[in-house]
Amino acid sequence: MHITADTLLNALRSQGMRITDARIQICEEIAERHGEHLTATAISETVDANESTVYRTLEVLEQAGIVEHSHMGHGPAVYHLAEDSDHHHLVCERCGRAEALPAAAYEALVAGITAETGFVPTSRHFALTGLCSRCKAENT
Amino acid sequence: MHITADTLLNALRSQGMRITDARIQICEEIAERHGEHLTATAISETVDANESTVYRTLEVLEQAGIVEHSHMGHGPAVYHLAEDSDHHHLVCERCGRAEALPAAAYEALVAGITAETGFVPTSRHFALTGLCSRCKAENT
DNA sequence: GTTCGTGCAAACGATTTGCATTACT
DNA sequence: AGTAATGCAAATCGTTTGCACGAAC
Repeated sequence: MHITADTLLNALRSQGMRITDARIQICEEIAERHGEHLTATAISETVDANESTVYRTLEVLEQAGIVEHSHMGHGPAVYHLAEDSDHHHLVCERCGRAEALPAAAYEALVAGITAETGFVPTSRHFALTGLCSRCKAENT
Repeated sequence: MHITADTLLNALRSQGMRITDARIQICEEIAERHGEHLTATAISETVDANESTVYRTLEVLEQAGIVEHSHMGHGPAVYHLAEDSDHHHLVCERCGRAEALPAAAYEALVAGITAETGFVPTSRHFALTGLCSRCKAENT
């Protein structure tokens, strides 16, 4: 079952943060659209809260370890639940769409690196740019 | 031997672009400081050219395939010679040291991604954070 | 009642753009 | 001469911040 807005709100509550209308809506939005790449602007357009409030709330949620953000090429930062598995992204340099890096491929990479160098990757998000299959096909 | 400013300028010339004072200085700067991560602002501070000229020139050089840029977290984009960019790094989050990502591991990753998703990674510069073997050992 | 959270507008850093002037070819 | 490149200032985009007001505790 997916994470609910209440889970997020309880996490805030347990950190002594106040529960407000804006935070409720923002948490609902994040919970409902988990797995998506949400920008602060996108959230502020959907919920009844000022953009700066969205930024501040996202910052709070991030400090609480609930959400994370990453910078993908140009454009705004994208936020997602920290618990979502797809922290690793493939970003198309042509159309800008992002897809998840297959978990198997990532695990193989980590295993290979550790075996060869002893280095243990811990990064929770990174992005690899390239051409998605669709743009690749269009690209004569 | 390192690439020279003339090489860069010739590349521009061969694309029908004009050679100007600003471009000469910018190319010299890039050639001299190759291997470094240069921001547009840093370049404009060193050479006698407006910041927007630097951006425009970098854009031209990028379209010519001579330089590339990447976004590292927050902060400005960094530019470097395309030929310098075939580096994938493992950056230790504890000691800050960077080591090279084994080519075999990277190639396996690319192959795995393409096989599973059709996505073709083209980025030749990305970094994975984690713990290096040394810090891992120290880490109780 | 005391903080904390909010909206608003303004400040901000990085980058882009419109336009008149300058200079390469 | 003709057109591309420049400088400058203003515009833009994403994000942060200062401040006075309203709301959660």
